[in-house]
Amino acid sequence: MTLYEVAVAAPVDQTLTYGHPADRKDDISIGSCVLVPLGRRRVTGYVLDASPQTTAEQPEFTVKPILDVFTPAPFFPAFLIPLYRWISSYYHHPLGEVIKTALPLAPSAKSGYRVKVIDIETLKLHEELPERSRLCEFNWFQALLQTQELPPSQVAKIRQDKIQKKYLQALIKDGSVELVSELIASQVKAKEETVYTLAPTFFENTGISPTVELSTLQPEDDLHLTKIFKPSERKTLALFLNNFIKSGTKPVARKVLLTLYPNCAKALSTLCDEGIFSKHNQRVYRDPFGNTITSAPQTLTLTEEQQVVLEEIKPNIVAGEFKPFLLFGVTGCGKTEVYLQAAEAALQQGKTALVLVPEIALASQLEAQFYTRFGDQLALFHSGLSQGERLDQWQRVREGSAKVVLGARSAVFAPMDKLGVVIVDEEHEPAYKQEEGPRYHGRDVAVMRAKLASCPIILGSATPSVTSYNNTVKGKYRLLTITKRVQEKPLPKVNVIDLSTKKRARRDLFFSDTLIREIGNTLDNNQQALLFVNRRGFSSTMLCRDCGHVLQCRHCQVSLTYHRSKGRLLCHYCGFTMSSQIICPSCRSQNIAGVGIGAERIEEEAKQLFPAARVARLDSDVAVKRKRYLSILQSVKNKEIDILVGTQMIAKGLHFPNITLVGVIWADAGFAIPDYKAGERTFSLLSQVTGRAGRGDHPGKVIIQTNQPHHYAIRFAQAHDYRAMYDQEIETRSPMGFPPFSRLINIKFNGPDETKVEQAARKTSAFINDDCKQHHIDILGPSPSPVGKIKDKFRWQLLLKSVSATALHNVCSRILSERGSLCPQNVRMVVDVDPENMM
DNA sequence: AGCACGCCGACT
DNA sequence: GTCGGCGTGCTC
Repeated sequence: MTLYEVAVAAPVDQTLTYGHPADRKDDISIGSCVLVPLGRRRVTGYVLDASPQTTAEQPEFTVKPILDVFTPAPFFPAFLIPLYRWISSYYHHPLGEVIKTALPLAPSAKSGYRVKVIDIETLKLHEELPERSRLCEFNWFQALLQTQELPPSQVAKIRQDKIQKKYLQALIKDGSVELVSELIASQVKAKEETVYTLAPTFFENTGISPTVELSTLQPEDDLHLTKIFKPSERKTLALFLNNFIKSGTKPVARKVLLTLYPNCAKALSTLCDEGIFSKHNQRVYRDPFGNTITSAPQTLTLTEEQQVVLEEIKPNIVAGEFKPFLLFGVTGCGKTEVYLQAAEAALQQGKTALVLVPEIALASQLEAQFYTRFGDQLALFHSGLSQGERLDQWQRVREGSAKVVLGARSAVFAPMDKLGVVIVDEEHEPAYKQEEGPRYHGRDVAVMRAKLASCPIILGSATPSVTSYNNTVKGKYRLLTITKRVQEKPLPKVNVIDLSTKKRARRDLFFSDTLIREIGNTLDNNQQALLFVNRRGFSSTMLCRDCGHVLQCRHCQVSLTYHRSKGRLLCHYCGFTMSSQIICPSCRSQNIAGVGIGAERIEEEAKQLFPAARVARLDSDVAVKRKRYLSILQSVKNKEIDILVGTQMIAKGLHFPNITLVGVIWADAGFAIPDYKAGERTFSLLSQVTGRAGRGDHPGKVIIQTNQPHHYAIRFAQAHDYRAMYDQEIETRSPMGFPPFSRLINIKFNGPDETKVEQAARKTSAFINDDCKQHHIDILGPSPSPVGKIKDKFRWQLLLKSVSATALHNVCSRILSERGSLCPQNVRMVVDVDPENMM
């Protein structure tokens, strides 16, 4: 018999061994998703290995058989299994859960339970028993008497209610009913559109050559068709040809034809039957603004620097050798073209390419550029896809019909074989770090994937992370630099305004006189301005003017933000809201005022200052829907907006030539975060925002307002001097021994009981204390997390720091193996390897 | 994560 | 003496 190594989708640390199902002949292939028994439950399992059972050695546990196979063919490719295993061990997360997050959906199924009556006589007796008379009050019990069984959905409901669950258990205990587990598979259908194109027989029948004459074909042409068609069919054919020719002979969607001519369904099917059309299913791509992309692929001529960079990388693509490159190039230097051509080089070798971008950048032009270049060979993964669409993309990649994958973090798990090159754009972005479940870093996983697949990886950024840049200094990565912008456009001039000394005509506003003047000039020139604010809402804190009390969320240790558009106070951590008409909970005063900047307020002030200007705001409040987000971008593009106010969301990847002024309202927001990366983050954010100005023919101008004009992050952002910022960071981090001079693992504890959380943190700290001393690991803490409570859960943390990654991982494994005794059940322990965010 | 086993307090 | 609270540990 065959034994299978299976990772189960449950927090189980080891993989488990299962046997072959009795009623099945053929082997189950590696990469299959299966249903396995786990204790009393049934869970999804992932088949990682198969081996014949050795008669010599019998395992000491009872091997249970696999119950069912969800996927007829292997679902995930076997070559990704080493990557899954690496993530599981490096990030200290159960393998089964890693695989679950790596797959496009859970192709599964929890087990559901059906109730079946075994002994109807005892069940009937229950009605008469006085202590169980309440049973009869439940509808499900009546139904049980009638139908002798209950569906899984109903059982799930019953089990949610404590009292009803008790009664159900009693029935099971005395043997009158039985729980039967049942598979509830999630129904996922790939979403496709029906399209029509000209059938091969059409060309035979008409004598028209598909290559030569089609482009000159007119819809009203006499097509020399052998059969005389009805008017409706002629009309349908003409409509089709119209669209077909207009789109450059791309298949026409049924939906489009039906909209133009609602009654054409019959005619369409006739035309198919007559061999004029052929019908098939296809995904129809649109650009970020919802327009169908028609432009033809074009390869730009490269600048000399771009050329040099590509020549460095190409040999590794051809030879199939792992090599990490850090592509350091200023904004607007044409990194995208390098990516496109690197991917093309991979395709020429019969290989594939994987391109990762931060989620938000996907809505930008990048998506359109890749589609224009690679067309149907491109697969796209972003959070806007439905489960079905995601599965659809996954299968296209799996089959090999999509050879270039463009996507956010989780696209690093795309199942492409023969990987030729991996590209991580904006590699410094903290968004690459997954902050729940397996807390992997998309960039680092990408590096490991390239290593396992033996191909080069390009990490691109205008402001590389200090860690990555340091890797080039250490010789771990190869540094490639592009210093010149395309067409040698100058970088925008950056003007830093000291808010604490500069006089302001309007003390009540956040706009300095310079900023007001510059916005005025910009508007006069018919150009657009972008104002960047770090926070959502109207004002970031609500302060009692009488006693100084700051209003906090009831469930989190954070101050509430006032959102004027909603007329409410909002917690940005848990979503709690309350009326803004309140009295101070501490002194009952009514004199409560909002202080601190928010995007809403800046929008308000901009409207006040420039009543004639068209002002819009773009932040996550406005952009809850991708559609709305895109429509605002579209209006900026169409010059229907003069001033765009926004948060982080507008800092990345927007390419609008008519924006000539960028204003940073208050650059200091990031400094308040107690994190060794605060300076680095502020620098890259300012650099990115700065890069939005002057992308067209007119030179750009940037105004940064700050209270700390001498802070290095601001000074070096002003000077566009990445290297100086890097040197400064190295100088400050070296004596402190922070990364890149060490590695960090953050052990986090959370739970509803504050003292228990604290105790668990202290106990864990004591448990590893000697070990850490011996292996040169610093323990920082235990201490309450910077945000001490979120969603009614108190939070403590223990930060481990060491030069030796191995030592850190060993200690971590020791902690996790003792998790049970260190943490009571209502305290959760979370391990965060290479934490990106300490909050 | 579930789910069971097991060991202590408050009730019939 | 039982019922049920939740602390501890296992799942092939």
